[in-house]
Amino acid sequence: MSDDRLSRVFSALADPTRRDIVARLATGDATVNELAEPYDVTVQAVSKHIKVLEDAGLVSRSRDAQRRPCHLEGEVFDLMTRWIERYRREAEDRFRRLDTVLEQMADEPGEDTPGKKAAS
Amino acid sequence: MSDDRLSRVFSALADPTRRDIVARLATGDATVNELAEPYDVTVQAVSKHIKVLEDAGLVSRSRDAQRRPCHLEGEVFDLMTRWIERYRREAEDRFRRLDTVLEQMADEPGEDTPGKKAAS
DNA sequence: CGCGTAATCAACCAGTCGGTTGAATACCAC
DNA sequence: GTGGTATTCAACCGACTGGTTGATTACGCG
Repeated sequence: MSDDRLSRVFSALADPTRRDIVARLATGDATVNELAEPYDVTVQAVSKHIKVLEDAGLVSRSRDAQRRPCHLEGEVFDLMTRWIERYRREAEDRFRRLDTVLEQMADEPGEDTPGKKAAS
Repeated sequence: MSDDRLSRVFSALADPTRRDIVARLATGDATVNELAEPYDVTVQAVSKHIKVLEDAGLVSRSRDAQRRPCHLEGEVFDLMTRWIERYRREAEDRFRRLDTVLEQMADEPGEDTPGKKAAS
């Protein structure tokens, strides 16, 4: 299943530096050195970050001499969106249902009628 | 900013067990023991998972005697969706632009468009 | 060929993470 | 109060993570 894949994607995006890299790759491809430039960490650390993004399927790389330009793979976003939308919708539907239930329960007086039972 | 918040949310959802908990909470509120029942880990471990989800703002809890029912907070999903959609759109736009650029760049004698040149 | 550049590999370190066990807290019922 | 139930706290453990430094590979260029 794509369960493990989803874990890798969410895990990859849990790091602010990696999210920032994704944000910058959204504006265009870039090499490891270019990506590493703004941060005050070593280029090796950034290389590791990119590897994580690559393993998650968020980034692909081609070859240009000794350079390995990184490219953002937008397709993976769909995987996340599908997962999120699914449960968001369920939660919202449930919330809406709860609203009507609460309205129907409006005949009950007081806070929550602690000792009361057999409400029907 | 909500940068740290986004990190917590993605980090929380990086764990399959926690995603499963979210999935089950989407169908209705539940107590810690109820949530822990399907897994073969201790209830303490599940309690920790729920705390992570709570710190990420994905879950809220009320009180019912000694029970602390968990409730899924759908609002946080919007935060994720906004982030994702933003960069997905950028990536897609860029992809579309790249298409046209490649067509305009047809004077380059690369692999694609082998015989074509001087299109303008 | 040797030099500089781009990137990775390897080993290491401190800190976090998911899990455990055991004790403690909070609450209801008798 | 005593007992049972629901949950958390505390300490600990092995594995993973993000970072470092140092060496290595893979190029292109004179």
